[in-house]
Amino acid sequence: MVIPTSQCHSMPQINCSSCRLNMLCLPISLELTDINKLDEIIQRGRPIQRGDHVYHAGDKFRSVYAVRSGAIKTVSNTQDGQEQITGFYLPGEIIGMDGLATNTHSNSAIALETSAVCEIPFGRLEELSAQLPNLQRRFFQLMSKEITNDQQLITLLSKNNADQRIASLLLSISARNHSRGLSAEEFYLPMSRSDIGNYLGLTIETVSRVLSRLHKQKIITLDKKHVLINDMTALRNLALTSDKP
Amino acid sequence: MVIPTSQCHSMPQINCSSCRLNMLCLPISLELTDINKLDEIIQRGRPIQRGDHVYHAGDKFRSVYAVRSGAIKTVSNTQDGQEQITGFYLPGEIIGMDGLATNTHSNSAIALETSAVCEIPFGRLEELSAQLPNLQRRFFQLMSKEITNDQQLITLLSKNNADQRIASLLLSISARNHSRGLSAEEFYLPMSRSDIGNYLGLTIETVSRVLSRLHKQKIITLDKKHVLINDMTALRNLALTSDKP
DNA sequence: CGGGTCATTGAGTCAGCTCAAGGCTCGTGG
DNA sequence: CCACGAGCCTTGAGCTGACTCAATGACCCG
Repeated sequence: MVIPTSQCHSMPQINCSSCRLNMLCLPISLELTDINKLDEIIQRGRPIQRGDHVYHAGDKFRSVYAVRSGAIKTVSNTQDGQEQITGFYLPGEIIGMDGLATNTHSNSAIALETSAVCEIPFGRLEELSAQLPNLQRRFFQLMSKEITNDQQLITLLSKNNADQRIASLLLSISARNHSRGLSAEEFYLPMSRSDIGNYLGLTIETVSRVLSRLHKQKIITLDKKHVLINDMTALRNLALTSDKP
Repeated sequence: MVIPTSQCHSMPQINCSSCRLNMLCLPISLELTDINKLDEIIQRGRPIQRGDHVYHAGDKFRSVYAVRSGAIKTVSNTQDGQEQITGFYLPGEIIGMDGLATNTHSNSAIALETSAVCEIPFGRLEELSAQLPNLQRRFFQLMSKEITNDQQLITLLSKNNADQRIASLLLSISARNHSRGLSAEEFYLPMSRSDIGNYLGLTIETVSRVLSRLHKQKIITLDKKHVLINDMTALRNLALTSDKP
């Protein structure tokens, strides 16, 4: 019933070369000796609790962070005091790249559940990047991935209705879990309904109604935050703009 | 009446150190000798006409491009055949960074009017970046800026109504014109109503109605694509979420 | 002058919002 | 052990801002 979550936030002594996420994370395409060089600059902190900040909007930019376990949301504050969740980040994904442009974080990063992150001091990463072309390329790629992700969200918000938005989010989490070796069909949503609504530009009531409807239609089975995708094909079709066939 | 546009697309022989955009573009924070090194790798093409592509979605990623004159839109195609405009780019701004993640452009870049771009082969830029820390930093910053821009658009689409979206777009173009030494109050919109609607997640009718209303309220004076901002303060207030004061 | 593209304006519809009520769960304290 | 309050979620009912559909106008180019 309960899907066991990774225990690695209790093992701060782990290093990149033995981390089971290293095929997703920053070290991709690095040689072992280069991974070890990267390892030396990475600082592994103690677990952070639900609601704790990894960094605050306005903080001086010093580091980027790899999520090692748990789940993190990034939140940007608009000038008029609203909060917009700009992303949910799962193990192996990198946060903090928003801080480079102005040397100050424009977002806050907040743990959705007990989590652990690897801190990567950016100054050291820059130096190492200049020496290791593969690392430089890899980091450019990660930033580019961030851009294309954001653009997909823009499209979702601009063109898609509530059903499509929710279906797309479920499919995204499913696919990312799958790439980490977990089930694509069964998982826990680490965020609240309110977080989902904020992220997708919907009210909490609409999120709740859509999820209830998907459950009634037997496309998913939903119990609180536990999701079981019964009909992946139907969910994928729902995520597409169902105009002309 | 007619605001003269830059003529530099007819002067391909110009180089970075003499380009009047060099305080906005890639060369910021480079020494003169380093600018000259950058200059050597940049290829300046002939003018491109309205509707022409700088690159197509699916093209192999080879270069990024600095807009030298005119205006460019970037368009991403969703799997189900829809088009989403993800940005409008004015002189001094960089396009093409979407291609890094997968080595293939995920967007198309299309000229909104007669334009010129500087092509910057990415392989050469990477090599040079490894040698020039300031250039590496500058390029990271540009990508980070792209991310924060996209996140602002996400917030706009997620939280703001039609009036706020239109007002924000007008203010953004105004500010970017101003930073290029042009008028903040008076400018031409390089894109169609349909492009505006696509970008902002609105129908063309709504765009037209909102612009007409702003004109009737004397906040702007609108004649086709020519915009005169009469009351910058009112426009700024409109762009803010006008909930609790 | 005709045909095409782009923009404006009006009228009616509807998806998602607001407002409101109530349920479930968990922790705290009597 | 149960009562109670605080969060979080669900569900219903009615409203509204933006959409759809439709007609018309303005401009450009051959």
